Amino acid sequence: MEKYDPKNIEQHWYQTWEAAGYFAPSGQGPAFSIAIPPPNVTGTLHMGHAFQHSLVDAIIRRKRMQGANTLWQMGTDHAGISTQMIVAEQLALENTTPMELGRDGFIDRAFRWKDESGGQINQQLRRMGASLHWDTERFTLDEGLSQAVIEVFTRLYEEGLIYRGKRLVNWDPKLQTSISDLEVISEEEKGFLWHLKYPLVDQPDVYLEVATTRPETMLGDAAVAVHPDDSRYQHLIGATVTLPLTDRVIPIIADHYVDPEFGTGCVKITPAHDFNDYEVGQRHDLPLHEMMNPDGTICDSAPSAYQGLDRFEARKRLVEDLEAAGCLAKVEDHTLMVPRGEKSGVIVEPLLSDQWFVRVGPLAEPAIEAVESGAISFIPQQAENIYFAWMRDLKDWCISRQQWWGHRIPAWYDETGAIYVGRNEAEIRAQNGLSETTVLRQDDDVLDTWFSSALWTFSTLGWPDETESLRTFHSTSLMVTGHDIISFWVSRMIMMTLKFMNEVPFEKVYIHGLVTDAEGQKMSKSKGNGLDPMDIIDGISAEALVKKRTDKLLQARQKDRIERSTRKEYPEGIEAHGTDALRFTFCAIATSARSMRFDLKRVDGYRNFCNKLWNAANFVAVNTEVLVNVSDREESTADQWIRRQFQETSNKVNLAFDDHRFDLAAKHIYEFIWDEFCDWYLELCKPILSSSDCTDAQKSGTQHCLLETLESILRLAHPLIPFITEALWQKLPKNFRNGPSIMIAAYPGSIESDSVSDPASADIEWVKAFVGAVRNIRGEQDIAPSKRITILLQAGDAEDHRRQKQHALLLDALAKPEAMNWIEANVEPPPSAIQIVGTLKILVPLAGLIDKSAELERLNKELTKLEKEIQRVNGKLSNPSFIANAPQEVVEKERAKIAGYQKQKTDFEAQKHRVAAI
RNA sequence: GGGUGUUUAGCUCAGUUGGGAGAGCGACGGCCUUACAAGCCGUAGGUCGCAGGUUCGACCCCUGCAACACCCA
Repeated sequence: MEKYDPKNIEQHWYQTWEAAGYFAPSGQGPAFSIAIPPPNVTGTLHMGHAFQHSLVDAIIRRKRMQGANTLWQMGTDHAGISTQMIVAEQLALENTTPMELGRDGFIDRAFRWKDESGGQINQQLRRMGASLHWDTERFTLDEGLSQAVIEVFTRLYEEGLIYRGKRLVNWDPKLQTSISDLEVISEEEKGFLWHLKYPLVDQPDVYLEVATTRPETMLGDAAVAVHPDDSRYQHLIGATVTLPLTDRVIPIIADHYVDPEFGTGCVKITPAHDFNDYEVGQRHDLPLHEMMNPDGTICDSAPSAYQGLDRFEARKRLVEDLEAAGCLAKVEDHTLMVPRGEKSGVIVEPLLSDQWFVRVGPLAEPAIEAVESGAISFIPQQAENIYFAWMRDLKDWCISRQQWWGHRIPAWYDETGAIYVGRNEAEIRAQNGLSETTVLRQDDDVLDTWFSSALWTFSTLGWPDETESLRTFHSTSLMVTGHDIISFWVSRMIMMTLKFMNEVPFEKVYIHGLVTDAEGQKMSKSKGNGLDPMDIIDGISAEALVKKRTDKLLQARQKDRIERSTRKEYPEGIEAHGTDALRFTFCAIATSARSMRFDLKRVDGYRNFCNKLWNAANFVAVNTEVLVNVSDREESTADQWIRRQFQETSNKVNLAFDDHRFDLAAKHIYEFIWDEFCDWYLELCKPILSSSDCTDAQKSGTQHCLLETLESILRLAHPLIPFITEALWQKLPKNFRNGPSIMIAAYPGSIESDSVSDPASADIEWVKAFVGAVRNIRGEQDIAPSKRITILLQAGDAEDHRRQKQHALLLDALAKPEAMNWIEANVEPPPSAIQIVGTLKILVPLAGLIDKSAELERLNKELTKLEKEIQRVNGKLSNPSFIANAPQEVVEKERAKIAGYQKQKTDFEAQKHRVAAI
């Protein structure tokens, strides 16, 4: 057989599966469905995707093998803002702008870009082995989904759950659109705290000092607020101050929002440009003084000196002028949270504007109920807290965006400004009796991308039509996503789906952690610490990796730093590991923790694991090439043992899957294949297959057990490592596998096994302990594994005698004795190294082999260990309340333990004296 | 400031009703033993963040504190 090379198998098998139609629902069995969190249509696969889809694919493949009617619904998202931005950047390179192209031209252009680049993420998903149902792939802007969006908007409007109004929203001055909270990234930055003096109207020589991180917003101030209980300012509440550099007079108000400990305890209130101040303004009925245009320049209501200035330039000028006017008390260094647009990178402004909103209150109530009642459960359950915290304090959702790429809002205005909402213009004219001569103009804005995402589980299945798919696969079974979008996506899906489907979008939500780099840092382009899953699969040279990480960076300083750290971390680039190793790694690190450090060394380890499996299969193939043909087969003790071990592993893996503990599933599979199947079972098979003392019935039994166990292992591991398992499964003799592909073979189940009577396992455990004892002596004494040694056995019980005799073949192969002889208990053995298994003494006579001092050292080590244990157990047993209160069986166990330890201690001490006497 | 989570071997992490602390990687020593050197065999290494409490008994339950991470203000 050729060497393990993932490249040779992975591509081939995916194509075969897809061509065979295995990804489609079988149409039989209970329905099981998962909707993919739609990736951006123009995007590429990042580590988060790769991680998430590895888990989902494992779930999906297992369910499919278990006979469920399984659908993993594929689809992509139009990603309004980021796509619009990318296309605008492309246009800029061609020295043109979206405005020049016009709305229709721009949308055409965006669709072209989508068609050109849209295939990449799909190809990458295929490389990951994701068994998505491609045939019914959807896109948020396609015809059907757009219909669903319009339907939902119209119905919500008709019920008064969508309204238009002027509110404070997050405004991106560069992209010139409102953006969602999700797209605002607040990070700590160094800045200043300016202390400004506002003189009292009645006593111009007395000042109130306010501290602000944004002095330019003073132009929009409507009040100064103090805490109602702050004794320093009690007498001033209700008085007025003059706003410096302007002729505005503003009141001093009292509000609990103010933190009296912070700064001077006086806060300037700018209701039109700050979310908190807006609420304070609402409470006190303050006017909204707007001082900024949508492009970030100072607007015309400001004093003429500042009109038209950019906001940062205005800040500089204002601070200078305030200082000149004697109104600047001091400037302090201050770190503050600066909100920036995720896509544009510029500082976001809270700005008043006309927007569309969803009134979420009436939708939230049933959505909270659905989780409280258990109709939807979060895994891990703790994640519910994030959901409840968000839902209890829900603000109306701004759904309009001043963009072109997206679902255009189905609202029209006539010349008087009256609003008509409907499914299309014709419907509106008919419903409202508008004549042909009435001019209607459609709203220019599009909907927030999340609006269409909120309908995802049912819009992708054909809603509003009552399709067969919708009936079969909705509610979906499970949603897998990160905790960062519970608020923005999960909650909205729950609200919208309950509203329009009258059922939950999914029964369970599995919330996974964030994949970070080895230092625990979030992977990001600007940090240059990101990894491309494809590079881990295919490998990449150091040069190419550096280029990739630094290519699109603007700052040279960053570039040098990233290049240095990249070359240090990956001096040789990244080796090819294959998809299976990467997928297994993702499963293995998927604990319930909030973040997971991704370490390439883990992938190395699991690549080695795949290689191990490959070679084990090779061993099985070589040793079963010619099957011994007999009518009755005889199973060896090892065969019985490994079947049992497999069954227990299968039980544990199924349990882990049911608990969504992918790390445990991976661990049990890994340990069984490597530690039990490879390290012991294959070794135990060798003597049986090669010995002339073994009968054909025995050889045949072992050959069958080898093939059957391997076949079972492959099925058990398939959901995690689909490619290598299929490749190896296909190489098995046809009568040892069932069906054309492992993908649709039956998944190993859970079987209650009798845990009491298991003589085979007890025997093999004894063999392992025996061999381990001899290996320990060899290791400590530096005796080569290949060197045959004399082994003497002393004491022991009847079982020891039986087992030694019955399993002599195995012991001979693994312990490699020259001779193995029993000596009477009262006979003084020759100077030897000793190990004790239970009551059996295993002795390796010196005969020039043994290093005396090494052996004394080893014995002392054993004795220290024993003494520590004896002391610990004695402490327990000499405690009367332990005897009185602990369960009888625990006390008995401790007593049995100490008896064994004492005996061994005596034996080791005697041995120590013998060796010392040499 | 509020909330959530984390703290176990040098590193990354398991530890499922409280009853003898585990794995992988790394380290050290020895092996080309006919599936695999991407391997095999052996060894070392931990006051389970700190301080209390409950209990016969605490990595595990309770309280407080500290550090770190993320979310929200």
